[in-house]
Amino acid sequence: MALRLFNTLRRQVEEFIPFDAEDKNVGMYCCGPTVYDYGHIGNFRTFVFADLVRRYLAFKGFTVNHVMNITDVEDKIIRRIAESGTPLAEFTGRYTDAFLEDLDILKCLRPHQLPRATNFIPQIIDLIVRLEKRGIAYRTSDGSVYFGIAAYRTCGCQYGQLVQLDPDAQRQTERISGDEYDKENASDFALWKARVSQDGSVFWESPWGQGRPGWHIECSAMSMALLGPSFDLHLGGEDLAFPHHEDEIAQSEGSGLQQCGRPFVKHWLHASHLLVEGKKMSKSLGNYYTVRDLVTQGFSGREIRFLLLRAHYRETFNFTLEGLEGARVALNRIDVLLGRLTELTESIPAAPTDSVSKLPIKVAEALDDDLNVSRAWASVFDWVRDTNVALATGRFQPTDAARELAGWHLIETALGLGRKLDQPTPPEILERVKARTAAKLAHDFVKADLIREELRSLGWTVEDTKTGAKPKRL
RNA sequence: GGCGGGGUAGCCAAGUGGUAAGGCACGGCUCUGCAAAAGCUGCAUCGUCGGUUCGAUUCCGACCCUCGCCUCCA
Repeated sequence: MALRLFNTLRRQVEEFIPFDAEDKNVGMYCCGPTVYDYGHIGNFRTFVFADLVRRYLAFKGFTVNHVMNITDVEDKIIRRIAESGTPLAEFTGRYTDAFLEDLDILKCLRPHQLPRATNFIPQIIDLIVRLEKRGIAYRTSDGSVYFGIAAYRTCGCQYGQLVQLDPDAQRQTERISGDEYDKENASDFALWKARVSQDGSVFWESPWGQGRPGWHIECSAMSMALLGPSFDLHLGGEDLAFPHHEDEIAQSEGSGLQQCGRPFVKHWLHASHLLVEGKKMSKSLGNYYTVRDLVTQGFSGREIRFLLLRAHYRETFNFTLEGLEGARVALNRIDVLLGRLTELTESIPAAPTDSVSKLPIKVAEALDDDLNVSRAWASVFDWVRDTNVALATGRFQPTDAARELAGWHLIETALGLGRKLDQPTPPEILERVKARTAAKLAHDFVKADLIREELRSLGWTVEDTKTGAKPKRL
């Protein structure tokens, strides 16, 4: 089966065929975070989505080179370090570490490469020099360098590949009209920004004097440096389509480094934004969740991941606390089933079998269809129900359990939820559970219920199962 | 104003020209000393109004509502 993905370049679902279709190597770049603060849940929708793409490509037999940039020089960063007096590297290092921790919490595989903008200044400068030589970049009187869209178009290149924007029909804001010194054209953008006093010690030497890179250029420089001038997949949040990605295309294709007939990027994917509690996220509304906020509230990374993966990536999705609670319950059903299957498999060594679980086939069918996760989950829960029914009828043999478990593990490599970790139970809780069991055996239910209440006040509950009473954290 | 997404049960969310997946919540039942957990099970005619069609939630038109981009926000 072929994987089909929506391509923003042509606004349609297309079969995904990498440049290196023969050996199934895939170059994939995802715009990463600007490290000036903790990432919020909206940021991580995109990164979890990128992780799904990467995992699913691997599931399909591709060898993926996953690159994600870390933007560690930028206006907001400069403002923050000026306020706090922290050195740039220390400040951005702190939030980079936090970002990577959050990725781990959400069970995202670390990108194979995590280039930082400040480590690629020479490549950035080279690229700007090249654009300048080709007449597509121009200097302004303050020592900045801009990308000239008009000149770019004269070269036969197309500006406006990802979005159709009619410059004359655009809203003229004060920002555009009053800003940016002597740009030739309102939509030209900075490649290199001349040093200003507010930049403090954040600057690099360049052929145009001291300054720092513009925002878009780092992604062009780093992606081409690590994946070549033409690569397969580029992803990011929908807001980045314009101007960021459009400008990346312009800078990269303006460099003329691509082989004749090859684009900078073959396939563009954009993840839609999230609403949180039905509203756009904002600090004043109190719905601005970071991963660590949610963890503090007792939600696990896999619950958050599961919820983020419930809806199709091109759908604006409403992320709610109620949804997270639901995610917990739904995941528990899967966990319980997996526990049953594991138990059955372990009871008798399962003989090898030729039969194959239908689960991965159904899930792959759904994911092949532009990563239709909703359909994939429907298959998973159909499987949960059907397997439970089979288990209840007693027809299920250890080989059947082994088969279904193998099916789950196969598709799990793409979904990346992992298994629930059993937390150790404190001895004083275990003691009370034992005391309650003793009371129950003595038919002293009043005492048993009293102990249960006591446990509840300690944040624990107890569940009576066939294999004995099990303590559980509330 | 320009461009692009959406409006499907209490909530989240798939989908199709022939009478609508899945999850959560809720109800019933099973299990349980009682619970909990789990299991089984029940629960919608698809924003409004027109049109095309034997038949539309799915196609076309209009309208209403909502979200995003057009401003270095995923």
